[in-house]
Amino acid sequence: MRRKSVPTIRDVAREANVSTATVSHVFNNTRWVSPSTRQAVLDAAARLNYRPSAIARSLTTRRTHAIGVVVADVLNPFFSSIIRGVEDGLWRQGHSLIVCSTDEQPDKEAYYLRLLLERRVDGILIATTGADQPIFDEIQYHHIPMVFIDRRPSEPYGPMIETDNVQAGYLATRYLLQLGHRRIAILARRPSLSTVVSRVQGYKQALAEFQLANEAAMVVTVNPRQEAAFQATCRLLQDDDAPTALIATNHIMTLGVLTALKTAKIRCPEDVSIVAFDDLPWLELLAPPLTAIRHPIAELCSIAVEMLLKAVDESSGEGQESATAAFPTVMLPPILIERGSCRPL
Amino acid sequence: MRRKSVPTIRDVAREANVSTATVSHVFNNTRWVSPSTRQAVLDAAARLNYRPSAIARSLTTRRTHAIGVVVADVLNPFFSSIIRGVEDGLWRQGHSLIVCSTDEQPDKEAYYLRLLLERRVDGILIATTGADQPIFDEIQYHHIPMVFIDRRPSEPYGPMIETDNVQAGYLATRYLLQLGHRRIAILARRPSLSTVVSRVQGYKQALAEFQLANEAAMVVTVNPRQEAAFQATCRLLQDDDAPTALIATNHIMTLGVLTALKTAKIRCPEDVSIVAFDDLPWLELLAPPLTAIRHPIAELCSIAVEMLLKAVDESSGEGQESATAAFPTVMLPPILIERGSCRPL
DNA sequence: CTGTTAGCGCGTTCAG
DNA sequence: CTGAACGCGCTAACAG
Repeated sequence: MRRKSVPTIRDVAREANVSTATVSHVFNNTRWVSPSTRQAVLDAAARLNYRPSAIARSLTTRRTHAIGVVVADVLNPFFSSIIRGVEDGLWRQGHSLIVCSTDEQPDKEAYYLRLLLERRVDGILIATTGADQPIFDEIQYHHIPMVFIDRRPSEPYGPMIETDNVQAGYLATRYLLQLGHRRIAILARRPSLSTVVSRVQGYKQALAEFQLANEAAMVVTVNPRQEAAFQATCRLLQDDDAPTALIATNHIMTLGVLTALKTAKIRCPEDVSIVAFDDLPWLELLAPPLTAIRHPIAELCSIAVEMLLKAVDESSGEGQESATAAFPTVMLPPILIERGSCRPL
Repeated sequence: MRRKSVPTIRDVAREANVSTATVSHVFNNTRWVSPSTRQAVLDAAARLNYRPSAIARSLTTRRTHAIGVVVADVLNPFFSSIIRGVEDGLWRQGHSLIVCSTDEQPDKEAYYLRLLLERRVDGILIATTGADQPIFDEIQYHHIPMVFIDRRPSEPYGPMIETDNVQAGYLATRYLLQLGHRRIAILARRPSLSTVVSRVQGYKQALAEFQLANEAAMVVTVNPRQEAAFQATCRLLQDDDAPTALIATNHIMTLGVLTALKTAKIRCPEDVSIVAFDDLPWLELLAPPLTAIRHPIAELCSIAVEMLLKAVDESSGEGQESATAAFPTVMLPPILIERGSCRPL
């Protein structure tokens, strides 16, 4: 039984009475072809419903025009934004995005990376879990450039684009301190994430600046699920010396915190002040509107795309190995959006 | 200048003193290989950092294990959810997702579809703009199965999985009617979208059931941007005979409506009742919590994935053409989540 | 149990 | 300006 088949460049060449090379050239505009033969080729192609195969092309060009984008969860608005930003920067160039949600699991991350490697994507953009990944070495060996966004890898395997998270933690905390708060809790995820470490560092830095001993720090580590943040908040706020202000270090935490307030009928900002991380349109619609730290996502993306494309270009250039100068790190300042969820004490 | 190169199956074969076929077979577990040679192959591969090339493999197997997912906007939570749902249904099988945001533009949709066709994806899952797309014919000609989700194409080119939108419109409207509302406006996008047509149809159906003449219908057509919804709402509510209830037919509309209420200091539900489409976690956190129509997204996705995989399987089977029995349409019921944004009149 | 060989569909020389 | 021929990395079919 014959397999279904699809018209190839050879079919078109035969149909148009030219060579396959000619067909290739008219489709790629890679050299002059007389108008008449060009037309003949196009006609033949149209008649046969011919479409060049990117697969076959990739095999010889060693370029797939595919970019792997690895994030924790496509559904998290922060990462959706990144994906969208990256897509906007790439689609005009004919690049496709292969998206992967790791769910913060190093194993899943490794699995996806292996897949991307075997697919021979032109480049990888990743918000890594931060775990040691032997596969990073392989990817490097295969000359597939990686660009890291938002979260740092354990070792430098490529340029890094991130929000200045120390500054972000500092900004949020200082803001609350200036309002007179002294018992400020910060809800954070596992400290193996570079973002968490930095934000907590900024938090402590602000505390220190206000002469608050390290013991004053209330760093609450919770699992990255809304339920966990919910529980933690409840526990925290019914404590005797409950904090007067809360910093939720990401979208999921914020959701958990707000749910807890609502459930326990704790008023904001009367009973507790809140600073959220990850600004979203609906924060504005809450009562009170939520003060938040905004990442400069658009800028992060455009820089990341730029660096990735540059790296992709170069990776096809050098004969042997590039100087592999130390990879650059770009840090963009976060923005504190003041709204109504914090009150002076 | 020699191009950078990467170990191939031949290198491994040479290194292990076996044939390429054997290497292939140990990597694919496609026939028995003696433990000793298998080990030799694996060792050689490890030594060389060998990774099979999915490109080369695809060329001969005519399978890419890639699925194109085409939606209006990856950033819209409704579509993010779909992407996530589809990813969950596919990643274990080694399939990759290529995501595409059309921004509701038929041209961009066509562009992406051409790209996916040339990439020879195994299948396409699409929430189409609904425009006539000649490329659909080509895709069909190339035996790439398509599955439509959420929105109908102009002609049937594949199975269709959707929320019962007539029911959705009906449900929302009847709910408000039962509360005593008689002046109910519905904010909808361009009526070329199948979802919009159906929802409005359900809306009118409910109206009719309550003996309301067709003139009582207040269908407000707005561009699918928050700003447009905002403007429309403002205009609508400062009218003399303003509606007492509003139905926002998607996430963007909801954002616009809520912003308008906030800006104009119109209270909900005292001054106006609201039913939103697309349920999201934060709706619960608003004051008042928003009553909403929820799509059964997880179910939509799992059915869509199932149908797609079946179609992909079959597309490699038949010799010539399948009976192409009429494509099935699956309609899942929407759910009305009652919260506090509607009040009896 | 393993090896040989012929494509897969295209880009790219390099003669004509 | 055109076309023949080779190679890309791998799998499938057949031999042994």
